Formats: sequence, structure tokens, C-alpha cells
Amino acid sequence: MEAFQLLSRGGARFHKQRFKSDVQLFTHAVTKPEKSVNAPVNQDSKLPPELDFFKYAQGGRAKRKAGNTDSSSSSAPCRPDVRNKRRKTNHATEDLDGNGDDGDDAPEDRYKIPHHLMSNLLDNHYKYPTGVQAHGMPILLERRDLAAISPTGTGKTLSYLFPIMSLLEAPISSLKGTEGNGVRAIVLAPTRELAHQIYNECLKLAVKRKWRVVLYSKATASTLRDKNARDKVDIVISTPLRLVASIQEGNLDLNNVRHLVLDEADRLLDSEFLAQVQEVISTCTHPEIQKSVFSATLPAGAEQLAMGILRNPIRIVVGLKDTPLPLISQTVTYVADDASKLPSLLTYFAQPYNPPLLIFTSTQPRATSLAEELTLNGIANVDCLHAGMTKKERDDAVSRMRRGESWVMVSTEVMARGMDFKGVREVINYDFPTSVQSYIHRIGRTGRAGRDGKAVTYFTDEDAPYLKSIANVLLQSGSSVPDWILKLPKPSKLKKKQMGKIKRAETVNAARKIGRNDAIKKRAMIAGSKRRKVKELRAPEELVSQSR
DNA sequence: AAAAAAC
Repeated sequence: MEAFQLLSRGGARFHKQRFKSDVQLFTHAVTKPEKSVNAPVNQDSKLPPELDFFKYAQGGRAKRKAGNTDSSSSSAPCRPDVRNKRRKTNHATEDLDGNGDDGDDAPEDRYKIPHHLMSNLLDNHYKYPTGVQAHGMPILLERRDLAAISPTGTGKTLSYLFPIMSLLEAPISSLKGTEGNGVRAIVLAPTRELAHQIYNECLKLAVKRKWRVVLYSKATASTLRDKNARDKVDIVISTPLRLVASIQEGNLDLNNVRHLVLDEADRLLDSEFLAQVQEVISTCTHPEIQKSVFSATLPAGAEQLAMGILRNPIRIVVGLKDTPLPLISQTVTYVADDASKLPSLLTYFAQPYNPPLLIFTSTQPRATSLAEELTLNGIANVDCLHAGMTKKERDDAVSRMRRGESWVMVSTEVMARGMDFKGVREVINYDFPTSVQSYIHRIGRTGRAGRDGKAVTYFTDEDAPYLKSIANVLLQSGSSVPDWILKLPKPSKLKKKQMGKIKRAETVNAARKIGRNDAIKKRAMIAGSKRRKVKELRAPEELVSQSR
């Protein structure tokens, strides 16, 4: 418990400006060498040195030369102090892994991080951890359950993959002992594309070891009908329904799963996915299972569900919950009615624009026909992606996007969450998003890993009732909104519903916090120009809190 | 409040 006060101390100064620089640190050295080299990390983020995993990763590879690890760190002098606190508090938390503890306080020793994992981290040019990585990874490595909320494009995937692979120690095939048989870790994601992307990240950390990581699909499921093959699998990445199908066929046993991650947790916990996810959870019967949930958004209802699933969880919030990054400059554009949208978009395309860009529509047919219209109007390299397409068509569209061959990608909600196309400079909401969460995730396809981005949202007269809630999101994240929009009447029913939820939740410790934060948020909206101040005050409270 | 996504 105290150990996490240390974490919170590190994060307390994690306000908007510094957050920006912190996220920039995530930059891969390959793409922007000049930035990562000169970035004054610890100075800015005041990261306790021992949480700076990636620095140790560099040191670890170079056999941790003293000069190497310390030269870049301005906070090196305070290290002994931090070290002592950390050591003391380690006893305060349950020492679940039973390794007593050791003399060395480098994370790789403290947490017994396998050498190959450290070197793979470095080989992938991860230089400095982002906020969610620095604060989330130690919690997971301590074998605690975790609810982590961190904005889009801040490296959540690595935050859970790295600790899982560290705690699993090595591929099951090379471990002889009490690890048991069968899948030891599962990551759930709401779309195939996202599962695939997570799988790719996982493979990067798995090189040079015989990790069996399985991207679960019809094809892989059938190869795993054989129990012997199944027993050799270390990690499964899957969408919920695919997993449930195999469970029900009796072709998958999850009684050896020690780590379960729900990525895009609020999506996975909404009504359509919930039953499936609950079935997966109840099939994971190992008593020491560690569960964690990750998302950029976690509405009160989803959070309550999540807290019910997790056991004695730590909750961390980096930046502001349910708020996009200030790096994304957002605007809203009035287009009267649906018929006016295409002309507006074509006018937009008549001017110079920055490809690749991502366009969101509300339905599959609209995505298809908009892509066709744009092509007919001479726009080059227009692509389309929605869940009505075949698996191959979907895979091809993603690869074209990854290779930079798509300049304009028209898509539905399926692309809204988690997808990391590094080049996307701009997102256009051709159709108005159906929730604040959807909005935040959609525009979060740009402004990733410290780069800036642009988001344009079309709205018609029909969208007017929902405009104000989106406008508030713009305000929260530092974009400006025309006055008249702010004067719109409140979407009263919606508001009342939310308030009701909060009231009910107030009996539980965890939810009391949500209520308070929402109250602060509301005040922030009213405060207008004082908004920024309020945000800064709020961050430390929110950053780490104990729940249940 | 409603579409999309999951097999």
C-alpha cells in the first residue's frame, strides 16, 4: 500500500505540460532520434529512478555500466532515499511471489526480469517509459490486480505485455516445474485487428525465445484441438467470442491461466460483450490469477463492473479519465444535413491535406459508399475497412494502411479503438460519434506517442442534442469551442442517468472517488478559464488510489 | 440512444 504512495509521488507532478513531454519520450529512437536523445526525462517527470525500467534495460544490456545509467538522470542524487523507502514498503505489500527479497534494487533484479525480455525491449528502441508504463508495470510485477486508465497512444499494450512475460519467466517448454499445463496468459480485445496488433507487439518481446504466442482464430483454434499442442501454449490473444466458442466446444481449458488482461475494458464490459467476457473469466479457475483492465475511457458503470472482477485492485489514472490528449487539436464543423456532408468533404479534399487520414462513418454501408464516392471524385488511394468485409479483405486493408499505401481510410467503429497507425495526422468524424467514449477513441487514432494530430467532427441538425457533451470534451482537452454551442441546453435525460449511477455507487469506496472526480470535472466545465488549474489539482488525487 | 463488433 505504501509502496504505491511512492508511485503516486512520482506521478503527482504529472500534469498537462509534463505529460506532453513524457509522452514524447515514448518516441521510438528509430523514427525521431534527435528527440529521444535529448529529452530531459527524469528532470521533467520526476520519475523515481527505480521505476525507470527502460533505462535499466539499456544498462542491463551494457552490463549496467555505472556511468551509463546515471549520466542521463538528473535525479540520481535522490536515489538512495527512494531506494530505502521502496525497500521498506516492499514488506508492507504482501510478498506474493515469495521471493523474499534481495540486495539489489534494479527493477530487473527486484522483479527477476528475464534478460532476453530486457534486451528485446532495448532492441525495439523503447527508451523511456510513459506514465502508464512507469506506474502500471511495477504494480503488475508485484502481482497485484490493476485498473489502468491512460489516454490513447500512451503505450498501454507494453504496460501489460512486459509484466506478463516477465512473470511467466520463460516459455513453458523450457520450464520444468510446477507451472502446470495449458495456457498461462490471456489478453482479450474487442476487435480482430486490435488482437492482431497486440499479437505483433507480443512477438517483438518474444524474439530469441521459444514463446508460443497464439493469435486465436478459427484456424489456430483447430490446430489446438489436440491437448498436447494446447499445453505448450504460453499466451493467447483473442476476441472474446472466439474464445467462448472454443470453451463451449470443450477444446480449450483455461484452468492454468495466471494472467488475464481486458484491453479496451469498457468496450469489453458493455452489454454485448459482457456475458462472453464473464464466461471467459469464470473458466479461468486458477486461484492465483492476476487480472487487469486497461482503457483510455472507463465510464462509472464499466468501472464498477471492472472493480467487481478484480481482486483488491490498484487503480491508476494517467492524465484525465475520459479526456483526449491536448496534443490533438479538435474542431467541430456544421454541415446542416447528411446531403451536405459529401460536398463539404470534397471541398476539404480540394485543399492540400496530410495523408494518411482516417474517416469514421456510422454504418458499414455508409463506409463502403463514401469510399466509392471519394474514389469516383478522383481522390487517390482510398480504402475501406469494416467488419462486414471478409477476414482477408480486412487484413489486406490493414496491411495497406501499415505500408502507407492507403491515403484515405474510411472505416466504422471497428477501427475506433486501439489501432496504432503511426502516421495518421488527422481524423475526420464524417458521422457524429454515438458516445463520448467513441469520440475519444476515434480521435485517439491520431496524436499517438507524443506526435500531434488533428480531429474534425461534422455535425448536422440531428446531432445537435449530443453536440454539447462532445463540446465539453473539447474544452476539457484544451481545444476551443464556439460560444453558442456551450449555450446549448443540456442533454438532460443523459445527465440525470449518469447522476443516478453516481449516487448509487456512493456506497462503495471505489465509486466515491468517481463521484468526486465527476464533481470536479463539472466544476471545471463551469470554471471556464480556470479549467486548467483545476485539472492540475485533480491529477495527483486521481493518479493512484486504492479500491475496495 | 444506437450502431458495430464478437463466431
